[in-house]
Amino acid sequence: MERDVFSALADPTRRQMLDLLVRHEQAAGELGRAFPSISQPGISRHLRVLREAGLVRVRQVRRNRYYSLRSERLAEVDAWITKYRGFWGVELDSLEAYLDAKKRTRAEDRS
Amino acid sequence: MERDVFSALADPTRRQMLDLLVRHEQAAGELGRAFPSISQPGISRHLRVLREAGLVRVRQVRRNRYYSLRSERLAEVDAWITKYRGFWGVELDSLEAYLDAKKRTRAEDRS
DNA sequence: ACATCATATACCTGTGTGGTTATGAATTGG
DNA sequence: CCAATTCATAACCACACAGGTATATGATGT
Repeated sequence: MERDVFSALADPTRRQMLDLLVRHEQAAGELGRAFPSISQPGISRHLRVLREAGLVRVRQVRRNRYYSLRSERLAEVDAWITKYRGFWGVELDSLEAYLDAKKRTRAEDRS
Repeated sequence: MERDVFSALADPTRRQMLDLLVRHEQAAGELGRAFPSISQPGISRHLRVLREAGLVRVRQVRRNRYYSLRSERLAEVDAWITKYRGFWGVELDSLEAYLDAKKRTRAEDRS
C-alpha cells in the first residue's frame, strides 16, 4: 500500500490501462484482453500497482472485479505539473478553452 | 538518449531537481548542494537521466554546466493528463484561479 | 460436493536502477 | 607545467521490478 503515483505511471502498460479506464469501468479480464501479449497474472499485478497507488478502485460483482478510475491521485499529478505550466504559453489557451467548455457543462448540470 | 519521460519523473529526487530548476537555471554543483545526502556522481547521473528524457538542457560556461528546464516534454505529460481532467471537479476552480493569475501576469508583461 | 470461471498470489529469473567509490577529462589559476 | 575545480563516466553492488509458469482463492452453477 501507499505506493508512489509517479512510479505507478512510469510503466507504459499501466498508462494504457488508465487510458482504457477513462472511458468506463472495466472488469480485470476484459482489460486483460486489451493486452494479448501479457499473461493474466501480469495484468493482475499491474492492476495491483495501480490499486496501491490509489489510481483505481475495485468493485466486486459476482465473479468479476470491476476496476474504475480514481481522480484524486491523478489530480495530485496535475497539481504538481501546474507549477511548470508557466513554461509553455500556447497550450494555456487551449486549456482555458477546455475550462470554459467544462464550466458551461457544469452550469447546465445545475440547471 | 530518447528515454521515457514518465520513468524519468518516477524518481522523487529528479522531481525535486526540476522543482529547483523551475525557478532559474542552475549549475550542476549548485544543484547538487541541495541534496547533501547524495554523492556528486549520483547527482550527475540523475541529471543525465533528465537530459536523456529531454526534460532539461545544458549550457557550458567556463567550468560550469548550467542546467535549465525544457518545457516540451513536460507539456507532453500535461497533454496526457488532460484526458483525465474531466474526472475531478473541485480542482478545476483552483486551476482556473491559476490561469486567471497567469493571464494577468502575461498582460502585465505585454504592457 | 465438485467443476468451472475469474482473479490473485507465490516463486523464479533476467534486467534495470539508485547508490556508492574510484577514475577520467576538461577548464582555470598560479 | 602543476594543482585545483567541476563535472562525467566506469565499475560494482544491492535491490526493485516486469515478465513468466504454477498454484491458490473465492464465487457460481450443477
